[in-house]
Order: sequence, then C-alpha cells, then structure tokens
Amino acid sequence: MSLLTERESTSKSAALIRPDGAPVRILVVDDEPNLAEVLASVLRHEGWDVRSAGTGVSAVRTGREFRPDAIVLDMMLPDFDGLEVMRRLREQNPQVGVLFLTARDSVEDRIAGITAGGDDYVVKPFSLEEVLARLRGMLRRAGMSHHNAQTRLAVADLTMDEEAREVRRAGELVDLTATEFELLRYLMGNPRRVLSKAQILDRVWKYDFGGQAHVVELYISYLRKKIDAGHEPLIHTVRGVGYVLKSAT
Amino acid sequence: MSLLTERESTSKSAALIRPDGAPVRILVVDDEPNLAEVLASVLRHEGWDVRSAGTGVSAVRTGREFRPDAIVLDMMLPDFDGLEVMRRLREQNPQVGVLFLTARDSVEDRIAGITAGGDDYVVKPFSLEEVLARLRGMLRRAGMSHHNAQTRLAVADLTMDEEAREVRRAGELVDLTATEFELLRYLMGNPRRVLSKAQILDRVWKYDFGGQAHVVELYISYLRKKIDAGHEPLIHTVRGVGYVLKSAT
DNA sequence: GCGCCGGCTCAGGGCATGCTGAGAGATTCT
DNA sequence: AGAATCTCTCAGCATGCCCTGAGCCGGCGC
Repeated sequence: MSLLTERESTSKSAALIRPDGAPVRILVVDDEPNLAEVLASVLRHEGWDVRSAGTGVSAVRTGREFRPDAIVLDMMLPDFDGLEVMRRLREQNPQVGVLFLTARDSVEDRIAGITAGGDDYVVKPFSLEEVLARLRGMLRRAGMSHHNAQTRLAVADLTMDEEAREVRRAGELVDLTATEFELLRYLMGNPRRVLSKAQILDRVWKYDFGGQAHVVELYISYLRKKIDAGHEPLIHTVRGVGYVLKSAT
Repeated sequence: MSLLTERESTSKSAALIRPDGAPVRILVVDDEPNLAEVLASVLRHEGWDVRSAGTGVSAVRTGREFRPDAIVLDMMLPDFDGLEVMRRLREQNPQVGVLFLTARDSVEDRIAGITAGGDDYVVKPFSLEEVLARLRGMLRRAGMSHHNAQTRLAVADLTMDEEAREVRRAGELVDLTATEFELLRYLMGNPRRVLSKAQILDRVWKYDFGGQAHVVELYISYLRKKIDAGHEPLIHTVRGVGYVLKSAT
C-alpha cells in the first residue's frame, strides 16, 4: 500500500523522508496499549514506518532489527527505566533521536540536559499536535527532511514561524495562547481542507480531555478575534461539517 | 422504505481498486440485519467485495480469513464493544481502516482519538451518501485508488472538490448547504444517468426520513437556482421518471 | 378545449447549529 | 500569597437550514 499519498494532516509531513528515499522509521514504546496504538496509528497515517513495543526489553529487541530513525519513548516502563532503554538503543545506533513521554513531576531533575542533545520530551497528557510537532522538529534537525526547511507556514498574509512561535497577520505580530497556537497550526497545516470539530479535538486537545466539541467553537471564536478582525476572513465555518482556513476565492 | 428497488451500476466508484488489481474488500459489521443488508448491498453495487457479520465474534472470525481492506463497524454490538473489535481486527492487519457507526450521544466520549489515525465515523441515522463518501475518502487516503486523484468531480463546466467542499460553475464558486451538496454529489457521481426520486431519497436522505418525495423536487429547485441559473441547464427533468445531470447533447 | 396529474416554487414555522459574553477553576508568574 | 492568565462550562441569542403546505404552471390525455 502506497503511503504518502496523503494530503491529510500536514501535507508538509510527507516531506520527511530518509536520505535513501525510504520512509522514516519510528519506534513507539509505551506500556499502555491504548496510547501506543493511537500513537502508532497516527504516525503511520502521517506516512512513517512504525513499530511499537510495550516493554523496555521488547523495545531493545525490536530496535535491533528495525533500526529506527527516531523513538517515542515512555519514561515509565514496567521493566526498565526510560533512560536505560535509551542507553541500550543508542548502543545500536548512537544517533537515533529520542522523544520522551513523561509525567509532569518527573520532568525537572531527570530530563535536564536532554534538550542539549538532539532529544526532546513532552509531558503526559499531551496533544497529538504536540507530539507530531516535536517529532517533526527532531527529524528536521537530524536532516531527515529533503524538502525545504518548512519551519514557516503561510496562508495569504497570515504567517507562522513554528520555531519562534511567532504569528503575523499582514506583518503585524499576533499574540496567541498555547491552545490557540496549536489550533492555528493545525489549521495552517491543512489549508483549504475542511476539518471537523471531532478531528480538531482529536488532534489539538490533550487525549484525556473529556469535554464537548463545544470548546472548538470557542477557540475558533478567539482566533477570529485575533486574526480575522479587520481583515478578509480566513477562517470559514462550514455548517454541519467543520471549519476551513483559506482565502475566499 | 423502498430501498434499492432499482439497479445501480458503478460508474465512477469502480475506480477504487487494490494495487494488486483485485476489488477492495470490505467487512460490514452491524447487529441489525436490515441495515447490514442494505449497506452490504449498496457497497457491492459500488463494485466492492463485501462480507457482513452481526456480532463481534463473527466479525473477528470473518476478518481472519477475509482480510478486509476496510471495515464498517457498528459501535454497539451485542457481545463486544466496537473498539475492542477494532483492536482484534487490527492485530490481524494493522493497516485496516475502520468506519464506525455510532449513536449520536455516544459520540463524544468513546470516539476520542479516532479521526486522528485515519479512521472515521458517521452518526446514526446516516444517509448512504455519507457512508459512501467517508469510505471512499478513507480508501483513497490509504492508497486504494489507481485512477486519478478522484477528489474532484466534473460535468461540463461544473466541478466539485469533495475535500474542500467547493463547487464551481464556470469557475465561479457556488455556496451550497449540506443537503444540497450531498444531492449534487450524487448527481455528479452518476452523470447522464436518470435517477428516480425514490433512488435519490434512499441515497441522499437519512434512512429514517419519513417525509415525501416532494423534498427532492424542492432541493432540485434550489440547486437549479444556484448552479443552472444563467448557464446552459445541466439538471434536466425526465417527466414521470426522475432527473439527469448532463450537458445537453 | 378542459381537466388532471406531475412538477415547480414561494412562504413560513420549527428546529438545529454555531457564536459569544460572563464567570468559575486551575495554573503560572511575581 | 496574591495577581494575572488561561482554559473551559454554561446559557442565551442569532442565524440559517430543512421541511411542510399551498398555489401555480404546463403538459398530456380525453
């Protein structure tokens, strides 16, 4: 089955391919089957070649033959500690990038120093946008992108610099909160494509969010005030379906 | 409810074929025999290879030997939960796409994360057009299309981009409501073919619709105003039979 | 020509959907 | 600890969509 035909979520992500032309390989390691499954499914859908493991032991074993380019690794595994797993996987491939999944409190002490290398982390619970953005950033930095830098998104006179977290409308800087930023990033990654509230919720909100799709409307409303007010509207409602970001043609 | 009294051939939809040339295989799982029957029948007419199951257990069993490319799966089964069935079927083939059928209220909580992975859902009651459109979208994304992009339909100077939900007549953007859009999509998917009001009702309106065929006339009238006004008419009435979409020959 | 039947369209009620203001927790910053 | 910010719930309001009904028109058969 030919992956990468997808325009879906962030056509830009299709840009991430190994220098040798094969899809980037990613290993997902988490002991909670549900989470591992969702992550694997999403990453696969983004066009990557994915394997998953539920324990440190099987992660090391899988890593040996799969030779992943990046690893999404839970810190809290039943058998080994996350750092230990990383160490063993690095023995096989010293340059593999690692994206840690960690609980909030264990961040400070143990993760310190990680971002100094090419690695990164996100705290649980996270949103899929967050994981994808970090992963893409890691791979880009590791040279796994054969397209242009792609750190800048643009739709009409609306631009976003992902690294700098800067958004401008008609050149003017717009100040967004974290959620607003992620929502907008998702929209800008899929211009001219109608996204349902469910899709947005699944992608932008953290996976433990129990609320109603109603929040999406609310944040769309915030974004409109900050981005569309006084300009040609770029965010359009498609009644009964969802929202689109595009310049009215 | 006179579903599918008339024969339906597959015109465009036959475009969806597996890379190996065999027809795409679809497994329908619903415990209501009537619904499963109708769905299976419609999908078969679309040119797909269809099996159906009424319980989670038989779904898993059938999946093992049938190896479907996509699954239409009711969330509410007598034995297993829909997600559980998906999990087991994914063990056999991690790539299989799932289209969930769900009741309105059970949507929010249990569906979380689904749309992000390429799967999708429709809420009951649904229209057959809705199911078909989603299913086609899923298969297209999975690379099960060997024809051209397929996200764009065209008849004369009338075009429809399904993903962007954009319709243009002679290049000019036409704004349609949800029902108008689905009606037009059905017409455009069957150009030069006379469709009866009964067929249209069965296909475009939700299956629990109790009203009269009169609505079809009404919506045809709406469509005419929006797409035919000021142009060569593409929607033609065939008195006593139905409607055709075609350029006058 | 006349009446009938099928189809067309206008108008209006009811309902669903989406928008937004106010404010209560939660979280972070100082 | 207190202040500021952010996120989300709730509820009222506006809008637009969908469908019903009724009258009209035009074609066709008698």
